[in-house]
Amino acid sequence: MKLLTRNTDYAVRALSYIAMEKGKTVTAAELSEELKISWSFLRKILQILSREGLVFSIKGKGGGFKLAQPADRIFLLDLINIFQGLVRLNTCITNNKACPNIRICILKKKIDIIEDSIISELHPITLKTLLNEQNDVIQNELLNMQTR
Amino acid sequence: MKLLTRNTDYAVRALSYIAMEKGKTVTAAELSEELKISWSFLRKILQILSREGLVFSIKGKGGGFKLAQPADRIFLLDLINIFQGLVRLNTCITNNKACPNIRICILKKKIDIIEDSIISELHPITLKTLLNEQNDVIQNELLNMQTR
DNA sequence: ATTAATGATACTATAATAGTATCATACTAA
DNA sequence: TTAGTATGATACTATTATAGTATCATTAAT
Ligand code: FES
Ligand code: FES
Repeated sequence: MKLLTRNTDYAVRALSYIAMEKGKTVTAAELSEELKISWSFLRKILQILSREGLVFSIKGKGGGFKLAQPADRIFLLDLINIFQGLVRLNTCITNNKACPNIRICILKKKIDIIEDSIISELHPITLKTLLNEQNDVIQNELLNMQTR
Repeated sequence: MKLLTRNTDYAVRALSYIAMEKGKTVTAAELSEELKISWSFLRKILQILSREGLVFSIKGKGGGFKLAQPADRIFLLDLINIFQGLVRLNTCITNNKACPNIRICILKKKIDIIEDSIISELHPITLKTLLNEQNDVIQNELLNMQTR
């Protein structure tokens, strides 16, 4: 049971990298090189991100990818939805039609609660969140070195 | 992304049924019949439950299964662990060795928090919980009918 | 002995994830 | 206008996880 599959994970890495390049276009080759991710696989991911409107793509020489939206509008949940579908923990087998066991339904209700809590924890996470917290970590590192 | 796979789900159903029969042995055939679950598949599940010490099995004519532990000692989390492995949302790709992207690690920390919250929500759920809440639901139904 | 039950184990099927390859298209620059 | 470099669309393959089946051995009751 994974929360993120590999393509979502790679998408986050790629988008983070692109975001760092503030407007400069980044090619799939560069990303693949820097992030050590298979070029073909990454290309597929980027094509999806482009189709879904998260990045803007430029073809041909000098082309590549840019963020199509500001980092605080790129939500982790959107990436999850794109690459993994909706967060639905509860695959009801009988779809409420003649559930053979009311106890199971009670359990499913509990699972729905868990699902809601996952979603509300994921909801506020954007690309910007991740980039900012990184800066915080680095700031702290520097501070520690100074006071030592 | 499912929280419970089919075998865990079936295990819950089977254990619930067995629990209702207060000490009487229940055969795989009866369970399969009543719960509308494939006999072969259910048998495999029961064999695992038996091997793991959750049910006590009696071979031969008149045999079958009984709970090997009181219902309040059969934890949903144990079933999940048995049939699906540990609840680990966070499959780190590089295992903290030269993580190529500190932002990802920040994300992973958030995922760990989510994982903890799932576990703490699952932790108190036992077979007894499910059986009791079922009774509560039925009690309420009866009450509603009376006051109507 | 026969029948009815589970134990152990190996096998098959399906679906989800992960990854690769190919050709078409667009843009740039010489 | 052509060579080179980039993405777009799409189809294909590989691997893993889940789901499900089948077979034979063993045990117990009658
Ligand atoms: S209706 Fe789906 S489990 Fe009860
Ligand atoms: S160490 Fe695993 S993602 Fe950073």
